[in-house]
Amino acid sequence: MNKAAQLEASELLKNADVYPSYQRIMVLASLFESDEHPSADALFKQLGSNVPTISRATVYNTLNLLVDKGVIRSLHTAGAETHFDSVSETHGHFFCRKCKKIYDIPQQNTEVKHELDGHLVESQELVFTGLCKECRE
Amino acid sequence: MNKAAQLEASELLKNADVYPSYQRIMVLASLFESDEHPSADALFKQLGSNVPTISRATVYNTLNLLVDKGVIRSLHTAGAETHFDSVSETHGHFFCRKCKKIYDIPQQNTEVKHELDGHLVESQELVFTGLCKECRE
DNA sequence: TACTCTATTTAGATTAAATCTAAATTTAGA
DNA sequence: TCTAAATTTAGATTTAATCTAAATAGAGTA
Repeated sequence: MNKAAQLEASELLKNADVYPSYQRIMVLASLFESDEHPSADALFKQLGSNVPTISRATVYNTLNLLVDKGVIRSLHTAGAETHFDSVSETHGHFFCRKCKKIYDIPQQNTEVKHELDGHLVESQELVFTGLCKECRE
Repeated sequence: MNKAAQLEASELLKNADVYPSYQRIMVLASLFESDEHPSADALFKQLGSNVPTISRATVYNTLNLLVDKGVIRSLHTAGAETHFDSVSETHGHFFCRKCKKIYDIPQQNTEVKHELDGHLVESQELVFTGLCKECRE
């Protein structure tokens, strides 16, 4: 429903050379609006009310495409699902093994590498795992 | 078959307060012997010839137990499977999105954090993704 | 040794995240 | 409008990982 998020999504899609279909706009805008780090399935369910006919495959396809294009980031933790992050500034994440929540962690000395031992680096992920503030008690 | 690896595995299990059953010793020794970063299923298949009756569940249970105990590390990449690493020194990994191989990356300024924004940090993972040396060409 | 309780392992069924497939729909260009 | 390419859809399929219930192995006691 957030028009601003949809406009921003549309712009980002165009800039990434991805046709801004209604479904893609809604997937990306929906990711913007959730300040958590939703999984593909969580997004699919969240989208259900706004885009009743959207299919799971479209959500997965769109998210994977946008990761490839560098528009969003994928997050791989000890949890079963892949999560997605719309924020492009480099930062780390903390994964709570108990409540499964993911927290943003400001990343120090963020020297982004483009090559490493001869390998071409396209992205990097720093993930901490443990017990979050809430679950420690 | 490697007796030395089995002895080392047995010692590590005892130190971690885990009963060193034949199967657990073989799983850990098998992980030592593979210089790659095998998935649970790859280990299961590799073990097949030495421990014909070992079950998938035992391999998964053992690996998960050892991750919990801090004896080994789990690796979460853009690939579907979880991989495992027997090396305990902190280091990063590079995941090739084409050939799916995982390379060790020496990790600079390895200041291991134990707390972060109030969260209790138990482990950390640094994973780079891209095209490896071989696949770039 | 015999008995009991607990820990571990096993084979196969089950779950669930993610992908695949083939048909339907939408879009862009002639 | 017509055609070809791109996108979406619903549901089937795949597969990594977990779960279940029974079998086996180990430890402690008499």
